[in-house]
Amino acid sequence: MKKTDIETQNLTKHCNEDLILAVLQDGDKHGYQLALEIEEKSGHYFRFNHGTLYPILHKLEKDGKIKGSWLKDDSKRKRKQYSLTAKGRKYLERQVAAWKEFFDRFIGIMEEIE
Amino acid sequence: MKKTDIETQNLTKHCNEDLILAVLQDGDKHGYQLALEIEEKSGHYFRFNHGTLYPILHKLEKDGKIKGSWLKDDSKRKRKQYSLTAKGRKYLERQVAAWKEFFDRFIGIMEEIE
DNA sequence: CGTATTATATAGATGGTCGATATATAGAGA
DNA sequence: TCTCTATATATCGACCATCTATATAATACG
Repeated sequence: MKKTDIETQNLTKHCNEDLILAVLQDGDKHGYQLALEIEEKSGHYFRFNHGTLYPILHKLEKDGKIKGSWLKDDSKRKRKQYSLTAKGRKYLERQVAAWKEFFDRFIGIMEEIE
Repeated sequence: MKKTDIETQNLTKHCNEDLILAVLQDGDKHGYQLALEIEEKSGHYFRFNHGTLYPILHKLEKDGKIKGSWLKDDSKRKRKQYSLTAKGRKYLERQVAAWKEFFDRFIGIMEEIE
């Protein structure tokens, strides 16, 4: 169970982290925007409450998977813009493969194929 | 996020519960056997430690999704055999569909399709 | 006869999520 | 102008699920 970053443990955590990284693929975004976009893109299926969102962002930044910088547009309200790092991008690639393997094995058992 | 029993929250919990229910589809089993079978069927991908396994079994029984009965074979050591109830079977069917929806939406965002 | 395996069970520690709360700015409407 | 809502970030305490460790006991094997 240590083959990938996805474990039967902490699925939710990895799911949340990976969704955030994925949405950062097509451009830098700030936290609030990330949450809205994930909700919209998934047809309101996935939803972040901000009590969960911000600690995850801080963790991802600490891990070096994203990089945040405060915007000082004067005109705008304070925002922290996040961008995917090279490390985060590579990690995300591996995760997509890992999630697919997870689901193949999971559905394999759920549907009694074999 | 309340549409199905699968939520972005508690994914692991649902995953664990559903794997157990799934393996009970093809016959009654006891706890220890269930864990071994899930591990084997998944090529050692999924693994239960018994500190997690037994509380889940008790919960599923309390929920009425499985039914346990102690075997008193005399010859055998004490075992609690579990069988899937009608309620559990219906629940499992719904969950397979729910997991597929979950994964479709999830991979949709992960791969930036749309 | 002792050790490993089978088998079930619980307790304490850990850690992640949820809901509530705090703070502050921008824009809409009265 | 004043208030309410939406935007935007952040933290804290309560809750709950999992993990590790521990307890118990019977059977199989050497």
